[in-house]
Amino acid sequence: MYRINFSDFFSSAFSVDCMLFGYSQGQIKALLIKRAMEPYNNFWAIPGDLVYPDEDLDEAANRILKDLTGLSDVGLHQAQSFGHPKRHPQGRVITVSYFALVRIEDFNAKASSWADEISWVPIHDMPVLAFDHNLIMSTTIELLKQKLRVEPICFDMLPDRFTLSEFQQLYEYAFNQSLDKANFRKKIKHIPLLAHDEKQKMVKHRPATLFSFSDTEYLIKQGLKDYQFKM
Amino acid sequence: MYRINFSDFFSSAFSVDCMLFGYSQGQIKALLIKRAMEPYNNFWAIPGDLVYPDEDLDEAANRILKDLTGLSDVGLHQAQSFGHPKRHPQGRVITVSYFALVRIEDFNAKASSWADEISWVPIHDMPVLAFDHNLIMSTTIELLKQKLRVEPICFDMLPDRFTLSEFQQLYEYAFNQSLDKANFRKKIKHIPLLAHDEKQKMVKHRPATLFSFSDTEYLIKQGLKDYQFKM
DNA sequence: TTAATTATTGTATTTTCGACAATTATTTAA
DNA sequence: TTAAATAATTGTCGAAAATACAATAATTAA
Repeated sequence: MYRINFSDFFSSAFSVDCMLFGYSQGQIKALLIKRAMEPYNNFWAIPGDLVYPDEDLDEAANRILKDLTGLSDVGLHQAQSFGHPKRHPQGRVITVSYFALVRIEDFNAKASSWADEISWVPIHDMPVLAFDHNLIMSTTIELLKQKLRVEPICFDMLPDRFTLSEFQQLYEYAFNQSLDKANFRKKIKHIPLLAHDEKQKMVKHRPATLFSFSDTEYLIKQGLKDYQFKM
Repeated sequence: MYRINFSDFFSSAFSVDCMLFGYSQGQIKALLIKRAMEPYNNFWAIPGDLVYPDEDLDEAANRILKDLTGLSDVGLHQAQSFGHPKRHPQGRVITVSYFALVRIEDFNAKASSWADEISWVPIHDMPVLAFDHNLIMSTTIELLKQKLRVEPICFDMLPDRFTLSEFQQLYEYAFNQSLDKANFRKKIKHIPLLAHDEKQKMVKHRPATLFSFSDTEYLIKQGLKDYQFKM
């Protein structure tokens, strides 16, 4: 066991990578930025930044999210940390990955100071990314899928009002398997959804009823002994 | 948005906290060490150490585990990272928590260089701990419980050969609810357990059959479309 | 008016869950 | 030797959930 000076330890940096996931056109997509500087110039990457010396991790993640999208008060989920000594060419940087779920239609992400270009990429069609971002991405996607099974977070990606088919297709895409319509509807009976009078429009077939997720009713259910969201 | 020098970021340290969980006398317990130095002298704490400059996070966690217990090749699970700027009195230290499951009877943890004293403490009876370790502990216990529901990791805590009642009691303790014996046995029918001819000994009642978990059969099942361990 | 398309509901069978009862194997005390 | 105590193990039955598949309803487009 070797001895090093205590102060030698204080020579690393932390970053936060902040993945955004959304749902459009039947696909779950992640927001990527195209890097406009070395290293990995022109590679697609996960948005992220170094953590300021007096900032908590969650705070940093929120700041990045705000800069990137203008959004605040979005539920952030911490995923995992990655610390391979060589993962960043410019020094020891450990990164903590977070993800948040957003409605893609609801805002215009600004490339701004971040990058030339941004893009929503289907999670099942990831290109080669900068740094170790493919590892971070795939690990985080797995975690997202786990959470989709036990927490009602999919509603953060769906429009405020959605049809049951949209809801179903989100799960079909996430888990890459088709589901029986009738059985899906039975399975979700326990989820507190509000049916609206308003119907789907502009479709060339029977219009579907629009639903929203009821946070308040969900909170009540959660209080009940052994209620557990399950998909 | 303020500007700071790039090199100013490289002034933090990171540590790994490595929780050990085990099962004995019907309780899930965590290994704690009693600190023998300031800060928090004489407080109970989670074993942990700073990560060396050229070490990966998992490597550091394994090193700590090895130093502490002599064990290697133990499955380590990364839990969460904690980074409040003031969480460590001596500087900015971000910590990544890991946990591993062990058979308490199988080894003698050595206090050694670490601390005067170590102790296995039931997870439902945590004392006040050093630093923000109560937060880390409770967060990690929640994660452990989540994993107990969807991965067959409990067998890393149980003896190599165990009775179905021991198995059941582990879950009863973890989730703090009693379960019906007959129904528990139906629920676990899908788990690949091997029954041994050997029976429980030294008990003053009908001796129970001893079982072990079959890793190989489990791996095969995992390959099958939509098999999912579920408790 | 009809075809096309998707939404929505229904039915019947099988599987699992939950509460509880019955039977079995072993030790200890009488 | 036998009965009591104790926990292991198995069985039953109705309720609830999952699965496969069929039938009906509401729109638009031709």
